[in-house]
Amino acid sequence: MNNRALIAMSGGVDSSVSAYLMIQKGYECIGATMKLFTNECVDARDNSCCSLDDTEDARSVAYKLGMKYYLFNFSDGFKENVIDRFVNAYQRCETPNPCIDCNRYMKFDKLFLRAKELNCDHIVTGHYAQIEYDNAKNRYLLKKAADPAKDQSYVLYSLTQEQLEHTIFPLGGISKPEVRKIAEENGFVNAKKHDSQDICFVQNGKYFEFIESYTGLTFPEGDFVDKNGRVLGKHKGIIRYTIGQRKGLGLALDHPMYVVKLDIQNNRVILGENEDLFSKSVTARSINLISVPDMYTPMRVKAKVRYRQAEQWATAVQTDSDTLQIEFDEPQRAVTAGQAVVLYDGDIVVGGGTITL
RNA sequence: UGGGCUGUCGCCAAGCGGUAAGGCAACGGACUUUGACUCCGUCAUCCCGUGGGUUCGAAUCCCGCCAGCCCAG
Repeated sequence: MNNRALIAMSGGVDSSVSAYLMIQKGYECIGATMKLFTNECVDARDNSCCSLDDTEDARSVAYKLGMKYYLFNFSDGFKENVIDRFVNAYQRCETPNPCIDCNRYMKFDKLFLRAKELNCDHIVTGHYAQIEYDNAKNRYLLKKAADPAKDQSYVLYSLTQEQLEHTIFPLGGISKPEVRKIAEENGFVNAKKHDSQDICFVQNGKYFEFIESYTGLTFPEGDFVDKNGRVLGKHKGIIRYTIGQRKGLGLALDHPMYVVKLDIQNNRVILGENEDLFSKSVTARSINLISVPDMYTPMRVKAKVRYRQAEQWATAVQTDSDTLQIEFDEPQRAVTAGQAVVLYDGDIVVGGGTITL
């Protein structure tokens, strides 16, 4: 492998410091930002991982580091692989995680191929996770970040052996404060920039408004009902709700209520108590396995069904080429279709998939 | 136009003469490369349907009125 690396630079501190660290290590680095959507389609905004204004920051850092820098227009691919999937999932009453799709289809696919075209054998991102080659297993392993507070291995479970072989995460072994310190020492414009959050292509945080304007569809009001079908009130459109949700229901009962189920057939949202939200089994499709070639023999793992959640003990087994069945030791709250379940063996990501119900 | 009950923040609801609990909702913030959850904070400052009265002092007692509900017609 050559020592040329393509650095995916979002404009944030993390990818900027990643670029710096790669140069320190002696790699020949090229900076690249993916233009993922157009101004006409989506307004630029702050605090997202890849808003249009951020390209200025990325360019600034690349210039400061003396790197070549490219801006790639990937808006077509982003629309097809991330936005459309996102919108379609909501229309099926699932709750998608677009960041995972963006990693899977954009950063480690479209951008990965572009790196190859530029004769770069390595692709680098600012993710907090670690990659290691296991000689015994003859496989590349994806592992949690050294800084547990920032670990992002969850959103990377879809990486294949080939992708892992060519990927470098320079931040996997260091903490966020250290990253900010390096950025400050080097005078990066984004040293104090707020961490990214929210969906990058949705302005003002109201994803349901985005979906309505993007599709031109309207999602009509319907009934909030309890488990017995008793009508409790009116909801404002079924795509605005996800399993386990409490806020925004606008219902003043004597105790809090949560979304327990979405009944797309009847355009109803079923509400219940917190206790009604727990379940032990999870089925996952579109799976990807990393630390093992297959899992037809049940395996004890720790697993999580959402990004910010402590891992929980479970037993997982592969039931066909694209399906995993996970049985948790303890019931889990608000297992939601469309989200990802990721399996861990200690610090090692075993694999994961998309939750289906 | 006979009798009974009720009337406190958007909703529910404590309070029973001593100077307005709490829950829900809402709003703001923290957390967060998804949606949620969670956590923190704010939320009736001459006021408790309304007008009088008693009292040092009332949302709390008394009287009138208004509104709603119920039972009788």
